[in-house]
Amino acid sequence: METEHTSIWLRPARGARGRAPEHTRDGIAAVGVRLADSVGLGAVTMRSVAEALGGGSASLYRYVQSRDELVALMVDQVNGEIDYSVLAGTDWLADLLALGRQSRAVYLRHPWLLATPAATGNLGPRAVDYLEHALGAMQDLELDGHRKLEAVGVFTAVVRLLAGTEIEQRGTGPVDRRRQLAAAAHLAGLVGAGAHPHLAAALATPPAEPDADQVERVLTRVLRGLLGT
Amino acid sequence: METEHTSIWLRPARGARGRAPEHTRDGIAAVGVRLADSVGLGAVTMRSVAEALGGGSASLYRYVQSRDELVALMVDQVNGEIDYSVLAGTDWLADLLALGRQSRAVYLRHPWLLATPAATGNLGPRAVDYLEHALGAMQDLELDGHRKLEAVGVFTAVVRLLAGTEIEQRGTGPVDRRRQLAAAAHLAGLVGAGAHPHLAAALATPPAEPDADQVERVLTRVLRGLLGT
DNA sequence: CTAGAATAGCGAACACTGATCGCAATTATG
DNA sequence: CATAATTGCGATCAGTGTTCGCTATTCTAG
Repeated sequence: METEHTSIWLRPARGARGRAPEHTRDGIAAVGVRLADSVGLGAVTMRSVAEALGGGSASLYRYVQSRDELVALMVDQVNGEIDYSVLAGTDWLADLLALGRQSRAVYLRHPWLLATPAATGNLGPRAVDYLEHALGAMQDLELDGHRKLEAVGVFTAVVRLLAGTEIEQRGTGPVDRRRQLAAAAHLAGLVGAGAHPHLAAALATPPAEPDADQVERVLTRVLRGLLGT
Repeated sequence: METEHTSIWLRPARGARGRAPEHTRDGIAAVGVRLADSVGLGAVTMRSVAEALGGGSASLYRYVQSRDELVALMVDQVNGEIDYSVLAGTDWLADLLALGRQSRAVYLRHPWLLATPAATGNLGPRAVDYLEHALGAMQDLELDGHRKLEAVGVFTAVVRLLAGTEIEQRGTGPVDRRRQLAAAAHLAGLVGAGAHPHLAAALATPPAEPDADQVERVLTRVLRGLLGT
């Protein structure tokens, strides 16, 4: 009977005795990330990852209890791409915006992150680092701890949302174009039918190009409202 | 060669000639929703839904091109649970909060919504209705259309986030409890190690119970920041 | 140094999944 | 009525996550 470790972050990476493992968690995650970046998250199967590692698919289960855990490793890995040395520590808003800017870049580099469950609990070590630095940026604000945690949650949710719409519009593949045209046709039909006047009005003004500046603009307003001042 | 309808919302529900279909889209969606509510989204398979409808799984593909489309039908179906008659139309913030409150209720009734991709484009008719009413609530605000659309996006993202954390903490099953304990142990370990002082500080204050009031509080601040005043 | 125990790698298989094909039954249209 | 379009569906396919049992390796205890 084994001790059941629910989370991969609490389970030791390797056993104390016995043969040494041939791979590391980071190495496995890196392979998964590379695959997802190039062919999509759907192509990240136990077999494909194992083959890229030069082994059998059953061996992967020595490192990971399920495919979901593998994806969790991948998510935490890309969370490690953020550089905290750019944070000046003098202006909380500037630091949070710097974090948001980098976070957006991570999403654009790894669009499959959007297909990943936005977990708030059971964060990996690198996600915890991110949280720590986000809280650090707000250290001079006189707010309750849970209010700050709340703010970080909203912050990351907004970044995720904006990156998502940006990625949707940026898709240049034939499938993406088809989808965009279909959506446009759908909305045009609805607006033309006249049953949705407010939507028609909102769509009348040309939409702003989504970019890093939009992210900063929205984040600034949201954070000011949320944190006061 | 058929005309390829990318979106299910642009495809006619039934052909003009030939035998009449035995089911409706809404009926199929209802079966899926019932299944997902009781056994989870993972239990919504083509076979299980078809069996609940009293037919073969291949027949489902006469209504739906893929499982994802089936899920899209389900999502749009629960979007129909929102009652817009409660909107007074006199105070934009009050109306938006009323929408948020109902939206939260929908999430709590159908937790599997969180496992669903948060699509911004290609909305179903009921999602479009929601959007229309949200925009209607803001009709007296003098803002660009795309700014209002932006606000609705952030709005729904925040509701989704808060409902998600609420559902995570509310889970009472043995598996959920295990997960919660594991997460708590993980954080305790990190805090004890001393490498995350800001996180430790934030966790020192007891977290506020997530509920409908929290949603309104956060939404109010976010919307005030986003829409000005 | 040796015996035993714990661990890693993995071929083969299992249960299931989404999806397709071709045919028979049904129904509106010309 | 004949034709063409459409539906229902049994059978089947390729592919998935995961498990089992075995062998090979490597650390620890004596």
